[in-house]
Amino acid sequence: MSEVLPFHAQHLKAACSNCSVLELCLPIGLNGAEVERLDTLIVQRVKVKKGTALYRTGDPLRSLYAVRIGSFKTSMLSVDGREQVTGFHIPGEMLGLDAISADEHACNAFALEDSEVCPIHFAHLEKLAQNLPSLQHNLNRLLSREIVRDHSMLMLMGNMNSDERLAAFLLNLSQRLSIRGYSSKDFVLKMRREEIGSYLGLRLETICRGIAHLRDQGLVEISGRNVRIQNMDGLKQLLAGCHRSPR
Amino acid sequence: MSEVLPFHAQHLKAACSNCSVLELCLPIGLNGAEVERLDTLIVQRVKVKKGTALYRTGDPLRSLYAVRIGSFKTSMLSVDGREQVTGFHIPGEMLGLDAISADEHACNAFALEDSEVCPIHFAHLEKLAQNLPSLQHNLNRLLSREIVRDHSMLMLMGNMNSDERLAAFLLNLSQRLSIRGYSSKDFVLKMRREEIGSYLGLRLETICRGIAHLRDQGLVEISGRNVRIQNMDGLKQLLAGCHRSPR
DNA sequence: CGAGAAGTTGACGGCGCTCAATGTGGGTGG
DNA sequence: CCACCCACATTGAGCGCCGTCAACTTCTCG
Repeated sequence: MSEVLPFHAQHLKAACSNCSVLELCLPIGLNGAEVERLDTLIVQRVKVKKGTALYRTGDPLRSLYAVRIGSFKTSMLSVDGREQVTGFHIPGEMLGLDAISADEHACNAFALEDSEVCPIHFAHLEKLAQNLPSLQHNLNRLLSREIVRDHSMLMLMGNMNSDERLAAFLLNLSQRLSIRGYSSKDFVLKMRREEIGSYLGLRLETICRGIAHLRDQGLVEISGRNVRIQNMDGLKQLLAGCHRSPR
Repeated sequence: MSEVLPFHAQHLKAACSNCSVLELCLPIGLNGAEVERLDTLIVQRVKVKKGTALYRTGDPLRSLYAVRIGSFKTSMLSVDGREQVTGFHIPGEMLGLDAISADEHACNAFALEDSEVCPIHFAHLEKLAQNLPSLQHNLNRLLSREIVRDHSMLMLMGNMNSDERLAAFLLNLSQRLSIRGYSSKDFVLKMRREEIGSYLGLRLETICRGIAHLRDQGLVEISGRNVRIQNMDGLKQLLAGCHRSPR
């Protein structure tokens, strides 16, 4: 197909305007002219190889990063070196929001596969946002949405048992993939069991057992990292009454 | 002492300029002229009686609220009506940040005692922030700080046992009170055991037992809601190696 | 002063953690 | 291309922390 495009299309500067996750990312709701001004901030996209860090705790905040291709985990290290995964991030999602607080990154970001991000120089972003109210509003909303997401995680950690947490995790991932045009029923987990466990406040063995339970109920089929959701409604019902004791 | 003030001081319009938590709140780092412009947003302070809601889940976002006097809990309700406390808020802290995401409040805010807040009309705030870069930056930082705080809570929920969580809770509260000029060693809990438990992902009985454990170790003395920290360093050491298994 | 709410403590059981053995798949080098 | 290797995943056995239930005490407030 590429031959129908003018050759120089291959050399177009990295830009939001021609990005596949335009409508999910920072530019949400911006008009054409506004997106073009945002484009001036994206100097060049950056590739991140599987397993390598995009940034680490303590690194000074230079840019926020929009995931373009691939996926990331963000994690904090406890005093004794234990890892706590704080999030998984797929295309169209923003990395580094927690760094604004103290001008340095408060977590690590690792690529779960070969990936690509759009660095957005934060000082420039703030400056541009002064003149683009809708961009500023988007940034506020992005930050607020992360807070809402974290509160849901707290509720998950505080109120759900292991099977419910796993079901919630799978449904959430399914939905986010679906929005991006991927199948909501068939997808591949890019992270290890241990990382899922850390994210959900469980041990990796408990994740394995949870997978077995969901399989035994005919809700999902998971072999290795391949997921097939067989009974979406059943999974959702598992969460409908997420509680420890009936009544 | 009030007689040395001109009488009309009692009638001063509600304003950040003369607020006791000025340097902890939204105006951090703003200069005099900037604070005066921020003042124009605070139409009038609002009193909230103990046990009543400042806002509830689903209420449209009109204002953010800065706590001026007293304290609040924020909480979400799960599908089956179980409460998850997402935070406790004392003077100088902001309420309602999670509402920016969807223009409606994502949690409930209840006063834990007779309290007073400064409503900050959000649309006006965004408008003013366009012209006051440092105000905008403060808002960004406030939002980001909340994200960092939530991530610490996730780490607490994922990696700490019950006694460690309780110690972390007490130390955190102690530190925040200390910054506001209160004693870091003697203070009063404004919330019930059940609310502490919900916040920490534990049952109220477990909180009671945790209190007994800390008491038996001579770290704190808690009778009813009165807390006296007897060994601050000991408490901190309890957290220094926050883990499930030694090694 | 009385009644209801909040807090404390004990007994007991279950969920999820720990430890350990085994299975499996992807990547590398001969 | 295959064999090997190592990281990752799975499953079982046993146990400990914390949840549940219950009885009782203390506090709060009208």
